[in-house]
Amino acid sequence: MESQDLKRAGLKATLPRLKILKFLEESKQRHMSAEEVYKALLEAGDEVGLATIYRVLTQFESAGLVTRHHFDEGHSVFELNLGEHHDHIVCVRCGRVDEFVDEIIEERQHRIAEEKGYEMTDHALYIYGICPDCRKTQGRGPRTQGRGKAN
Amino acid sequence: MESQDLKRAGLKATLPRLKILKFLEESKQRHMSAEEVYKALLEAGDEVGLATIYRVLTQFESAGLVTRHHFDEGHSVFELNLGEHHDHIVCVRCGRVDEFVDEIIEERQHRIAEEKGYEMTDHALYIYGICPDCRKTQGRGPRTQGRGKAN
DNA sequence: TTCTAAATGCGAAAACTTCTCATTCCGTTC
DNA sequence: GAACGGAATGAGAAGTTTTCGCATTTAGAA
Repeated sequence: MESQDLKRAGLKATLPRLKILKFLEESKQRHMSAEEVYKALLEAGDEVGLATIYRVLTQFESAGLVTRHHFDEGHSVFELNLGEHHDHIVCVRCGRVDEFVDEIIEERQHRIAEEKGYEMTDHALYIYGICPDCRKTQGRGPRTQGRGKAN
Repeated sequence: MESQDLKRAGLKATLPRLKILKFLEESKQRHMSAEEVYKALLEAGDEVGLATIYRVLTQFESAGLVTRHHFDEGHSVFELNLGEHHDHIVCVRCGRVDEFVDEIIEERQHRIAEEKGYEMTDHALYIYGICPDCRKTQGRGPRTQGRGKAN
């Protein structure tokens, strides 16, 4: 009964919220756009308005249940928080996303914020590259759509 | 004569492109949205269509003259490339942006990409926090608009 | 100066996200 | 378990940011 999860997060356990949370938990994809959640629920016969999806995901974010990411795509993707923090490495060819944690980087970030006089609240680290599969398939991968990003 | 810069980048030296490049070079702000460039040029009497701004900035990006960033704001900001790579620390209160370079983090990133089998093409690291000025002014900073971001 | 491909401007439109407000639902009270 | 009140939802309108289409203009070569 995950309505408890919602209550604990300070949210009323409504049907749409339960459906969305359940979907995020059961989906094999970790990173979903609002649109993707919408379509997936539609197909599953659970119709939830797109505006509601956006509202709920934003609430989930405020409640700490999910994290919103801005990869290089122009729209937000959401990820269920499972406790452990991690960063992402994203394939610029096919969109595949892998995760990693690096204590040394974490530590350096805190130090840098401190040196600059900032009170660090958060951070985002994305590495972009070509994933192992796409490197084999030199002739350009499935979801061709890559743009650089650095500095 | 920066038309040479454009030629060198493989771009025809048109008036709009020259104006935009000149503006980016002379602006004290390093990170500008398309809209901001548009308005600034307007005020300076150099009218350039917004669509052109977007087109030109995208071309500049492809040519390696500028870098496009997606901070936590929902729109892109562009930064003139001055050679040296760096990452950013962004104030979630007032929007201030500071820059830093950390060799250790750079090195770890390459190592991680390698371990994961990726061919690294790029990366983006943003630290979010509250800048020294906003920490003093506890009662909420100027451009209040903050959202977390992590994982 | 003339010519041609490329670039621009403008408005329309697409993509993503938020807002408005009437209707419905949750959860508490009786 | 029916009634109530405030919160949540749905649907569409509207807001933002960005791209597109096409007629017109421009850069640069002849």
